[in-house]
Order: sequence, then structure tokens, then C-alpha cells
Amino acid sequence: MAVLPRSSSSLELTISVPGFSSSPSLPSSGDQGGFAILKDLDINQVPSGGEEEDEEESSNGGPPRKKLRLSKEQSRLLEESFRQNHTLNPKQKEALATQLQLRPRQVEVWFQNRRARSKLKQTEMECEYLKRWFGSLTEQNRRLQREVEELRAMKVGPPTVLSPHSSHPLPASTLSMCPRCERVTSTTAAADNSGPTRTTLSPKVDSPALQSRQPSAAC
DNA sequence: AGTACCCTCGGTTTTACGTCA
DNA sequence: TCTGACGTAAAACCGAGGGTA
Repeated sequence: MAVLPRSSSSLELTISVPGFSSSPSLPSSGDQGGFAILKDLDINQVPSGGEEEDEEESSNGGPPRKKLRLSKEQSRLLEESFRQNHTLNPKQKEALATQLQLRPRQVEVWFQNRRARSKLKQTEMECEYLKRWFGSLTEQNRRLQREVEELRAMKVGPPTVLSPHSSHPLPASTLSMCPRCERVTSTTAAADNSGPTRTTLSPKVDSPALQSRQPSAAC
């Protein structure tokens, strides 16, 4: 178990709002038991009542862990630092902790959580993108199937499309949907010798994280 | 190869705080 | 206006796994 902050309610500082500025700086807290000092900082002016020092004394041995909210200024500096580097080496961590009057462990945990939030956000964006992509592919699929129906209905000889490679007409009957990537391919075994010919139906992928998830050409 | 130490990560718990009935 | 339930964000913790000396 790590050292737990031993604090009273007066430890509460502020809600952390990234990107905000100016708030009183904090006096130093020691590395180990340093939180008793922090209560002097109380920027929220939370009445500290009678509970001086440590009010902990939990029933099950260790003191209950209390959290402090980082001040706006602390959050701002941490964010700023995170923008420059998503990870810290021990020296940077120590320096930042000193600057912010936090324990190195707190800085470490903040970066850890910040990386996790960052990743979560990225994942959510990718998910959103894939949903849209799926929607557009579904729509495209619907359109193409309609088109095939129409061509079949016309019955004016074997329907044809142009090969993207040779510009020669291909029988539409050679078109099929790849079950894996849902792309339309022409499976003609003709002279092209490069196997199934992929038509250009996939949307442009901007996200680098997503580019690797594009169905492979081998599909 | 085995070990100790450190770091990061994913998952979880705990706490603070805002909202709403 | 007060209050308690509830949801959410974030700080803190834990254990696993990888890298290095």
C-alpha cells in the first residue's frame, strides 16, 4: 500500500478544469506525510472545523484515502506539460512535482490517468468514424444492388462494366461482394493476372490510427 | 537463467461534485 | 431552500507484464 493522503475535508482544492488559469500557488507539502500541510492551502475556504491534523483513524487499520482535487493552476500546468510529452522521465517528474507542490507519485498518477483519458477519447472518435463509414458503405451497397437489379431487368444483352485496368467491358455477372471487407470486386480470371480486381469504393481514411484497420488489399 | 527494481497499462475502487426530483 | 439519490469525472490503487541492470 502506498502512503495515503491523510487529510481533512479542508484538503479540497478546486474542481480541475483543464485549460484554465490563475489560481493561488500552493505551499510545499512534504513527500510522505505532506498532506497535513496542504490543508493550509485550501483555496475553497472549506471550513476546517475541529478536525485539525489527521482525522483518519479508520476502523480497519489504514487511514481512509482522501483525494484532493487539483487546483486549476496545477491542472493547467499538468496539461501544458502533457501536451509537450505524454510520458515523463524521473527527472521531469520530480521537477514537475516540485513545481506543482505535489508528490511525484501524484504527478505520475495524473499522467497515467491522462493517457488513459486520451486513449479513450481517441477510441471514441474511431468508433464514431467507423460507424459513419459503415453507414456509408451500407448505403453504397444498397445503391449498387439496386443498380444490379435494374441492369438485370433491362435484359439488353449481358450487362457490362468497364474494367478499371484495361477499360475493357466486363460482364457485370463477374462482380461480387467480398464477404470480409464488403468491397465490390470483379472476379474475372481474365488476362489481368492479378487476381480479383478491386474497385475504388472505400472512403478516404484520414485517421492514422484507422488506416491500419482498412481491409487489406489482399482481401 | 534467475532476480530485483522500475515503469506503464488496464481495470477497479473511492471520493468529490453537480443535477434533479 | 434543503436534502437525499444518482450519475459522472477524476484521483488513487492494484496486479500483471515488459525492460533493464
